[in-house]
Amino acid sequence: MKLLVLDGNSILNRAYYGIKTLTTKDGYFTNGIYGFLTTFHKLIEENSPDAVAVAFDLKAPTFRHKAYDGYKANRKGMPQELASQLQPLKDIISALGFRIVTCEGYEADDILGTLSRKCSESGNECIIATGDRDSLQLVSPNVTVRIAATKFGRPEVTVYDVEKIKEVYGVEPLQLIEIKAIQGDTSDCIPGVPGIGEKGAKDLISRFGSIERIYAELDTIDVKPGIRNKLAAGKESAFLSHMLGTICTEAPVETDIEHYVPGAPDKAAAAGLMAKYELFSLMSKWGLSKEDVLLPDKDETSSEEERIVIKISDITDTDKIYQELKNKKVGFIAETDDEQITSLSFWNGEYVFVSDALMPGFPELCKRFFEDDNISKYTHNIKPVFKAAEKSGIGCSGIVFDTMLAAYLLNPNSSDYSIDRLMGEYGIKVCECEKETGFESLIPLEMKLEAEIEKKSQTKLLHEIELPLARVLSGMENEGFAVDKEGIRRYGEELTKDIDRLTKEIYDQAEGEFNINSPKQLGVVLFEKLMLPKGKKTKSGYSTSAEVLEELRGYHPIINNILEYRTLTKLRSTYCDGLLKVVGPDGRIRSSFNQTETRTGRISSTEPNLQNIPVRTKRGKELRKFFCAKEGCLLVDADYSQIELRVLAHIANDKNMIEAFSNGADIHTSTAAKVFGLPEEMITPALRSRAKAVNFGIVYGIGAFSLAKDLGITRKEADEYIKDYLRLYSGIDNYMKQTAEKAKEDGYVTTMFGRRRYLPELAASNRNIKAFGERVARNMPIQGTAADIIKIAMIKVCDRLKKENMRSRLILQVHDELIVEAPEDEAEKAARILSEEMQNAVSLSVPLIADAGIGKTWYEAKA
DNA sequence: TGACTCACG
DNA sequence: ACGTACGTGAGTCAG
Repeated sequence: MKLLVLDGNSILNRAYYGIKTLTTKDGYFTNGIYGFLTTFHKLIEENSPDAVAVAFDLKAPTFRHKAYDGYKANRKGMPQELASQLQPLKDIISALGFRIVTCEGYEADDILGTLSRKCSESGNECIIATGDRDSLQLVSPNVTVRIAATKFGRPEVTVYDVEKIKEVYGVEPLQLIEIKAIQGDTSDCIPGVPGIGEKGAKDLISRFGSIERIYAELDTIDVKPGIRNKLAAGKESAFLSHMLGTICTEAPVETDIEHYVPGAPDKAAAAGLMAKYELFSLMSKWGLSKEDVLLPDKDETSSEEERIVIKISDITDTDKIYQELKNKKVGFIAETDDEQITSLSFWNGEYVFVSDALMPGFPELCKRFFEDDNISKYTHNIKPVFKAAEKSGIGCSGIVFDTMLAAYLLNPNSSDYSIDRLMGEYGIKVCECEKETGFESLIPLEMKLEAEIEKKSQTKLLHEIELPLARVLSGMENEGFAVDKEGIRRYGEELTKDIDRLTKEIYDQAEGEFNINSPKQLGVVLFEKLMLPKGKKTKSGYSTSAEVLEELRGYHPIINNILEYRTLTKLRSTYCDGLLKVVGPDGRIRSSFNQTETRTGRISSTEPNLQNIPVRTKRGKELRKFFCAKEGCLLVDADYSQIELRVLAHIANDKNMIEAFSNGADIHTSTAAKVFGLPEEMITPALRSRAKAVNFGIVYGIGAFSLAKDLGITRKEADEYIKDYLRLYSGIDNYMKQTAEKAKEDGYVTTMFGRRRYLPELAASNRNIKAFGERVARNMPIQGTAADIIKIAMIKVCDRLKKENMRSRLILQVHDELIVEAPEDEAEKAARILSEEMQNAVSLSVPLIADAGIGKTWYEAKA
């Protein structure tokens, strides 16, 4: 028989340190589990053992005796992120049918020693798998050791048998103990003989075989006097080390190999655990699938079999179908090509209906289905349906749930809200008959998510904000934003002229040509060729960021040119070329507005990103002249004034800040006056901008270091600013403290409207990660509440435009700014509506201010 | 693909 | 002793 014995702790460690990225989407650490199971699987595949034992230390060591490389930097024991993976891993191993072996008072090593000795004695083969080399002493004719490492996320195994050890170390396996007794092992707290290292120890043992013999013949053996003296002085230590370095082979554990023959896996449990820890890629490796996540009950299976799939083409009378749908809750999946709906399946709790655009009467069926308010519909990802419906001129009402939006609200940390993922995450089983129809298990998923949303008090957030917002966004995506293509092209040509001139100058100044776009090459030119003082470095070399270059302005005229070159090439490639690529045939740009992307509740914009069109520099801002209203229309643009600080004043209930806003004060001037103890008239622009930086910093969760850097003052001064600020705004001080505390208790933070963000970072042992979690805890409720508010405003603006029968349309949102395209004769009214609805979106203890501007272009309209 | 840089709120 | 403000998306280089 062949027994495979694993050192669980050691392999888990190697896996943990060998996989750099967290393999989870939500910030929970599973890299160790993942790495372990990958390595484990490889070991089983390669060795096909008859029996398997996985040994673990009984408790996570808080003080180490035995070596795990990863602990070297961390004497205190396992980091929490690793320790938390231990139990889940053991659960999965057990569920897969393997034996876990632990032993009070003994370490995993000792279990390996005991089992391998027993195998040897009984003539069985033993394969030891571990991450560290201590176990090499156990190698014998029947026992091999596989050193398992995880490199670049992949398992790597090195095999050691007796020959290999002789080849590498020049000694018999057991003599490795002798070498260690002399050499010692600092990471293992084994002293050895002070003064003799690896080379000396190897030499001594290969010549004399054991410390026993060395000390017995110490006076006569042929060694240098220095070595002899050291050996003499370290005799006691050598024998102690020998004892410490010898792995016990007498641990009281079950040694009958039969005991370790794997049992049948509990597939449901194993798949359930892997799904819970989102290790989907491992499932197939271990012969599991999503179907195993929950085994259906017998009677459930029979009811599934009875479920009837009806192809719509089977039915000639759509009225009959309608009778099956009205006043019921119906789940549907619609495929679209962004122009129209191409297929539609739905389920009324009894029958599954399947249809597609090729069937006669399909448009009528869609129209009847989607326009009927009496059918309560739910689906996964409603936005494309809204888009397609609007384009094909059919209404879309009675949408009561969206599993994608719900899942986002339940946990915005995820980056994947596919149905597949969610089913795994929420433990929903797919049944065959549903698979066929493309439904998967939307229905039970919806029920589960609805209950979760209710439990977390996010029902209003979903129904009154996200769902209506999806319709607003679909409208914005359909509308698009008109641009002056020719204008952008001309602008790009001008940039090119200047870029060419700068390129020549830079080559002259650098006395040679190189790729200015390559930070690597640029670094070489600046810091090695021109010998400019090096600033910050990055992982892979010198930093050439604008921040660093800014410091070097005075040193060499090339710096100015490089900075300008950077600015201009950025404008050309990202904006001119980038935007021209995505202009539609009708001269409009259609961005995607993603509703489930950000962790704070903001929306994001992609392909192209219209939320980062330049504005801060004069030349960049010019671009906005090419974003224009279509013929006969004007743009109306309104943005919130200081929405985040107003939100902060409200939720922190800070008396001073509320008062400042209520009096219509300029908040930065007012802050400056308070912090610097001067009357407002005395506040210079410089003082105001300092106060502004502090206000910003507060919103971001501030640190004195960063504020100091930002303002170019000392850390101590920055610290004083912050202290003064928090003394003046004591409500904010309290809020910040309370929020951080509450976040630690709950593990998450929320906005005014119940949006949540979980903060696994707060449980991290790494202080930087933890500090980051604390800043996020302070910032997210502010940024997130502001996001909630503008979402409400967007819905209200659209409702109002519709109610007033206007032809004006919302076309863009940039976090605190909304843009409406309005027919010329509606523009004034649209402007009034826009700022009114924005200001009245919610009622806070401070006024919300939104000023609107009107113009032919974005450049002109921005107030 | 990841690192770097930089555009926006 | 160490690293440093929150949230995004896109283009480029280089392995």
